[in-house]
Amino acid sequence: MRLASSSPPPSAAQQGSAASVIPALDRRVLHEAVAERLRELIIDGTLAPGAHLNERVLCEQLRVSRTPLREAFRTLAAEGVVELLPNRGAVVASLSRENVEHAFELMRELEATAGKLAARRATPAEIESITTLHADMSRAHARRNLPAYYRLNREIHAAIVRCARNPELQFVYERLNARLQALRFRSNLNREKWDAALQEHHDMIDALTRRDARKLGALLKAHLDAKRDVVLAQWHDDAHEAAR
Amino acid sequence: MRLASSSPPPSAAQQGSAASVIPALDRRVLHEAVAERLRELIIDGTLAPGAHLNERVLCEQLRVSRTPLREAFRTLAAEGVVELLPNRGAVVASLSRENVEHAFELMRELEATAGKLAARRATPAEIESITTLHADMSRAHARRNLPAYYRLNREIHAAIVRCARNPELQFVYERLNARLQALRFRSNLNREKWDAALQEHHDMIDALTRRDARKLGALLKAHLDAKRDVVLAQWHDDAHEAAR
DNA sequence: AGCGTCCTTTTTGCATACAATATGCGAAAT
DNA sequence: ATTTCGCATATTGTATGCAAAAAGGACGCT
Repeated sequence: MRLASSSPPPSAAQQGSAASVIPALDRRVLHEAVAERLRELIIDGTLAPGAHLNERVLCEQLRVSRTPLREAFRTLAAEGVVELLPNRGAVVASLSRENVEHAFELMRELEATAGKLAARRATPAEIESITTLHADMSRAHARRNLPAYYRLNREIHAAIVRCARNPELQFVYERLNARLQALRFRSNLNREKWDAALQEHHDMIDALTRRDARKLGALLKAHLDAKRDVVLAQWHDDAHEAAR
Repeated sequence: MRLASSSPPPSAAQQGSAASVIPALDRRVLHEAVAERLRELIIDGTLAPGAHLNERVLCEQLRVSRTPLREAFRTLAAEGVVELLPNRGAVVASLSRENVEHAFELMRELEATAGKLAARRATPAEIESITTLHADMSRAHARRNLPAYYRLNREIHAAIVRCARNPELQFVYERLNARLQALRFRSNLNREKWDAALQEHHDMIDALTRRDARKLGALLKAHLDAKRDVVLAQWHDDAHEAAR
């Protein structure tokens, strides 16, 4: 799982020929585990954007010393998940409206690129797997199960990116996606938009099956633009409550 | 300088209104300085790909203790510049031929996207500035001044990306570019290819001036593909010498 | 000679101690 | 009353110590 998805950077890697059929038992190091845990806490909102990360407090909560914690901070900072203020510690990165617009502007191109490549490179098994995911998502939609819908939605997009068979692209995508996830723009979504999104996904699966790279790319761009609009619209609503 | 270009992640920023006409003297922290220095050493080839980074040795050479050095390692690892092997330290990331292909596959899309956006957003002053850079580059080409040519080449591409006015895009571009620079594929370049590259740049400037987004994007893709071919061809040559 | 084991040396991972910097509060001065 | 200064406290930055893991090598075995 982690081997394919969140592997470190997509660089070097194995130059040794085969050598490891064995999953290379993933021997964690503390600072990685800490970074992962913090990512979760940030993405699920426990650590809200702008929140100050006090080293001593987090050390006690995570039961680790400051060294691995601080190393994790550096990792997360390079990922853009937190921001380091010299001599003043780390804060959870907060996205301004402009940041979100920029992120989507990049994301639409990344996903479109992934889609084009995936249409050419996906194996039949992968396409089938994605089709299954889509069927599951349709059911979640029918049952108005929003959490399940969002989870499957993410899985489908991630699967498409994986099918592009480009670790560099995947790396950048996951990075950016992680930051956007922190927004948790998964609350409200009106019926109309939801139905439209499902239809868009349907078309995407269709294009993928027909291996129509151009079409899939275009659909993904449109899909992401729609998503952006939903997010920004909700942003407007949130503005009041999160005044300041 | 660092504020606009290599600022950490392109997230949050300054919320204080005006307040500072004064440039807020940039107070470095050691681990950042170390990370920067290591980046230089890696990009300029002093630390070759695959080289093992011994903590104790580097500590002595950089005159810092292990803590900031290790923090710098984490930063660089998240950037993909080095790779961390649990319990075995850090090594300079080495790009395989496949890595390079993947990197260019992403880079062509990033630059094309940047070009499209730049054609819409660049100010007349910026376009003029790029035109000037291009004129300088033409002169360097005429004089067969390869180092100057490469420098100006990089500057032009960087300028185009800046004109896209998308910090996220710029961030990803710079990151990927830094890693590719480490290849130093700037040695040989035959006359024919060189002339062709110059012509491509000329066309690009033209498209930018006419603000033809589509055209500029397409030109950049073609340009990057050509660049990729040059790099990969050279790769083939290097294969013997760098046997191992 | 080849190979495996045990032991020594080296190197990394984590914790903690110390130093530098920032923050908050109260007193003094204007 | 407001501002400024100074001190106490808290927090971050850096260095070092200790333990665990890996690398290297000598020795004995087959």
